[in-house]
This record gives sequence, structure tokens and C-alpha cells, in this order.
Amino acid sequence: MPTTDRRTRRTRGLLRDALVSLVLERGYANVTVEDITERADLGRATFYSHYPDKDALLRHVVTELQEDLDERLRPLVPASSVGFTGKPALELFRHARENRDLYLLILRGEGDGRALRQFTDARTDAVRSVFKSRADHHEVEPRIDLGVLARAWVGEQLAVLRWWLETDPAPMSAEEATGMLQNLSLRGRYWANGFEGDPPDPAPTGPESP
Amino acid sequence: MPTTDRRTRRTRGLLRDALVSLVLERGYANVTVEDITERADLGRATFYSHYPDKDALLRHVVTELQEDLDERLRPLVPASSVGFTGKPALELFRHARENRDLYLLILRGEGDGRALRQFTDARTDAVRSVFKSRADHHEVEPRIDLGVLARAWVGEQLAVLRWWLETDPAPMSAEEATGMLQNLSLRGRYWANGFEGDPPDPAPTGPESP
DNA sequence: ACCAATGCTGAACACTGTGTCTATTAACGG
DNA sequence: CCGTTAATAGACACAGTGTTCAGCATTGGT
Repeated sequence: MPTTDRRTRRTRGLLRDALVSLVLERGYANVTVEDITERADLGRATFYSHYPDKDALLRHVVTELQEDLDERLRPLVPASSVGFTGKPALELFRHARENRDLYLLILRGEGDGRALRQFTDARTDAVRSVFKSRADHHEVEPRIDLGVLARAWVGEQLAVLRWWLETDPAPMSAEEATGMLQNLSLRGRYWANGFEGDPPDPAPTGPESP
Repeated sequence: MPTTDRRTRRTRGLLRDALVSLVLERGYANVTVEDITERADLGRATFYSHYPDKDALLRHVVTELQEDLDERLRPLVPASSVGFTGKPALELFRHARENRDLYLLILRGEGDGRALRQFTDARTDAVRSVFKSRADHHEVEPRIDLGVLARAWVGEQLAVLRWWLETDPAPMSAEEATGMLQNLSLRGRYWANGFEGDPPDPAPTGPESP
């Protein structure tokens, strides 16, 4: 339900684009409301008739992105709770490529990291619920708390996503990147580093280990 | 080589503590220089005779923390390039527990995420070089680019570290937490989720997958 | 114990950016 | 076509910044 008035839509879009480009250029703290309205070619008063402040604009932009992402992920999730298809990760990477600037802004923690926290937490919740239904469906007992597992997986995902978006020229396709990520995450670092077989048991980590 | 003058040391310490506590209470953007000096019980002018602005203080505090961490990690690194001891991760977690507030501030991306980026990047570089020397030492061929591997591992580590610091009451000891993290990271998500054996090969991810 | 050097302080300063308001003009949609 | 709503320029009080300076207090070295 986008606002009906054409002027409003236009103005908010201009503000969004101006914010994103300016923040990537100078960093969130070095962008003023006047900078934004100037680049958007709008009066400063106009800004305040849409958002109470700079933070509110950023919050709105990020929330919008999340909703868009959720919509694209929704049809994929039932499938992924059955096997390890890697499809949600692929869709995330595609979505990120289509909204590269905004994703970079978020992943770099601009705006006091609030955007990144919001994004991370939302992803983590979604991932945890997929893990949960997968565990139930296959009747397996997770060896590690699913909340922790979800956090670790999201941390891994977003670190690689940031690398993939920042590296120029593009190092690989979204398919290749998520395939690699999937292999690393499912098989583990021991395998990824090039070793064969099972990793050694972790060294005893008591207060005095020889 | 700490500054010799006792007054200087005292003042900088007070500023550091005031900054950290205030940022955790209100968020970086909602803390003014006057807030800091007031809590530290110092004149506002004093602040500017030490740091040009708020950002500089935060940068300094984070850099100091990094140097302290590096010093504690240095003796452990040669050992860890031989096997997968998990000792650097354990030391990181211990260091974080001893500097809980500052770590929380960093991991939450306060201060436009600059601190977090600085911290993440430094860790990533260190980890990559360990991976590199391990690969050389054991003469194995990494299956994934070591830079990517390092980023993923640091992303995983810091996500779990943040969870461990934020969860109250403390869910487990540093030894338990890093042991769990090590198992997850080395053996992978397939194992951690409770499945047995090797994960299925990733589904073909071409433009048209059935 | 002394004292030159250095750090701390409060007050005043100009300046930048914020958020609000108002009267006016322009564009919209039904 | 017209009543409604959005955009705008300009003015306003205000909060926080970063600088300066003259005084006072603490310091470390001799």
C-alpha cells in the first residue's frame, strides 16, 4: 500500500536515494539533513514533513528493505526446512546485489550500527525458526543450541556477503558465492582449509592444559 | 610507554570509563562531550586538550584495546599455526570478559560502526595469516580462498562472542563457549544440527534448477 | 625543598546544524 | 474543475562544537 499521492512517493524516493549515496560517500555522521535535501533537490522543510529526523529516515529505508527481502524469502522457506538447499542464502545474495548500496551501508554498520543490529537480529530469528523446524522434521537432536547456531550462521553469511559486495570487480556470481558459503558452513573449516577426514577433538581447555 | 605525567593518565582513564559507560547507556550519538566530562568530573576544556573530538577518544580507546589483545595473543599464535588448538579464540573470549563493556560497545557497532570495522578487519588479517602459515606448514591446498575463510571465521566468532557477552546470566564458561565454537566451526553446521555423516552435495544452483 | 614546566579549569566566543512554524505557491486526484 | 494536500523559503530559538586564554594546582627532576 504505497502512499497514493505521486508527490509523496517521489519525495520519499529522492530522500532515500540521497541518503544512501551520501552516507556511502561521507559516512552517516557527516551527512546533514540539508545535505540530503540539497542532493534530492528539495526544500529542507520538506524533509521534516516526512520524517522527524535523519534516524527516522534511515530506519524507514531499512525496514522497507527488510520487508522486501522477507517477501522474496517467504516462498523459499518451506522447501529449505526439509533439506539444505542453500536457496535462501542465494536469494539473499541476489537481493543484496540488486540493492548493493543500501546493503553496503547496513553491513558497514553506518548509523550507530542500529541498522546492522536490526538486520542481523531479524535474519537470526528467521534462521533459527528454519533450524528448529528442520530439527523437528528430521527428528534429530541438535548438538548445539539453535539460537547460537543461528547467530553463528548469520555472522558467517553476512561477513561473506560484505566481502562479496565490496570486492571489485565482482569475484564470482551469486550462485558461486553461496555455493562456496554453503560448503564451508556445512562441512566446516577443517575441510575448507584443505584437510581430510574428521577434525581432531578439541584440546582439553581446562585451566592447565599441557 | 604510558604518558609519564600522573594527571594525564588519570584524566584519560576517567574519560575512557565515562565514554564507555555513557555509550552503553544512551548510545554513541546521544552522548555529548559535556556528558563525558561531567561524568568524569572534569572541565570540558580538558577534554579538548587531550582529544580533538569524541571520535578521536573512541578511536584511541579501541586501539588501546587492540594492542592489549594483540600482546596477549602473540605468544599463542605460533602454536596455533601447527594444530587447531582453539587457544587464540579462548584468549579472545577471556579478554572480552575482562573488558566486557568495551567489547559490547564495539560489537554493537556503536560510533558509526567504525570501531567494529576496525576490530573486525584487524582480527581478519591476523586469522588469515595463521591460516596461511598452517596451510604452508601442513602442505595442504585450501579449498576456499583464505581471505574469505578468515572473514567467515571472524564473523562466526564475533557473533557468538556477542551472544556470550550479552546473555545474562553467563550461559557458560569461556572454555565451554570456545570449545563449542571450535566444534561448530571445524565440523560444520551439518554436524552441529545433529546430522550424521557427510552433508549432501549442494543442489545445482544454475539459473534453472529443477 | 624548591621551581620551572605542564596539566586542569571556567568563561566567553563564533559557528554549524537542528527542529519548528508560517504564509505562499504548486500539484494532485476525484 | 476545485477542494485538498504537498512543497517551499525564510525566520526563529536552541543545543552542541571546537577554540582561546588567563588563572591556578600538581607534577617530576634536581
